[in-house]
Amino acid sequence: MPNDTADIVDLDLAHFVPYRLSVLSNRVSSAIARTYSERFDLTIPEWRCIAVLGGAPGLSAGDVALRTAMDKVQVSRAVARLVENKRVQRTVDVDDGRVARLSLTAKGRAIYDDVAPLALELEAKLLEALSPAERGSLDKIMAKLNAQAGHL
Amino acid sequence: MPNDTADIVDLDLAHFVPYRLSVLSNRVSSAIARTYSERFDLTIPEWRCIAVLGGAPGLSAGDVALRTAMDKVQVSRAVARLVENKRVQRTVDVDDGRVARLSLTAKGRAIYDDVAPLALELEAKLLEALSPAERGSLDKIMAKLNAQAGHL
DNA sequence: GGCAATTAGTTTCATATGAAACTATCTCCT
DNA sequence: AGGAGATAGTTTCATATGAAACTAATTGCC
Repeated sequence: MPNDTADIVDLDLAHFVPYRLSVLSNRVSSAIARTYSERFDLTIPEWRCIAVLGGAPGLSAGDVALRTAMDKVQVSRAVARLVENKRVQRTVDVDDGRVARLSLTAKGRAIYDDVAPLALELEAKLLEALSPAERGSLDKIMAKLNAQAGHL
Repeated sequence: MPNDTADIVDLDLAHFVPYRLSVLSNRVSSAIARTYSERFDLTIPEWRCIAVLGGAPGLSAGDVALRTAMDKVQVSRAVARLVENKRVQRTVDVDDGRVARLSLTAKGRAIYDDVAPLALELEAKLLEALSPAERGSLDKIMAKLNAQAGHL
């Protein structure tokens, strides 16, 4: 017996996980950006570069791209501006003339030392909404989803 | 007794929730976009408009903006292109000449009927990585985080 | 050694984006 | 009625973005 409604799909964005993920991520990212963008005249890609270089000086632009999940054009532009503003120092690698080693200057480190605690504080405030158990779940769930999203 | 390392912050992006959220969301969104962008020559904002209009015909552009969390400029442009391609129909509201009522044409509905199941399938595949309990947690966690992100 | 194929990073170019200004319509108040 | 806001949606403009082409340096192969 045929059923006229069998093929009617219902994609309700309000319950669609990829969509909810996107809205949540945008909200959180802009909230964090507000804490530094104006005060330090820093774009999101620039801040991401500073964040990884603060924890791992001497990375190449390619390394930074890998760790931040940005593309190399974005990194190239962010680093160019950071160097121009004397926040990052660039030295050509001794063994490979194509590679530029990057590290924070004193000015760059000062920004890192200012912004990083604010960012961590904001993350903490966000996670305050969750119970300890939920925080654990979130960690596991994100790891699983990220892996699954990779090979989907 | 002073402690020299007391102020050294460690912001490791790999464990920073806002950052992980952003990477995950981008991965998932591009995976979905791949299923329709080329085949239907559809941008992400256009698809979002089609998605809400498929479920709720007669919305105004402003309604669409609210439901998709896009800004009105984005919606205006996406709708303009959709109308041009005869995928969406626009009629001036009878009671208010400023408002345009939007709905899918047959062509637009055909796209919706094609893409929506694919999108839902992709969501299902993504969630396959989680246990039923975890799926429930994810739902609650996202609701809580979203609320918290709102007033932070 | 020297030339083809790789790789790191930059630049170009065409398109996407959002804030602010704008147009058209409507609502409220007197 | 009519003029001061308010509101829906569009356009403009300056900036951001990413794919593809490019430059420079390195490696591998004959």
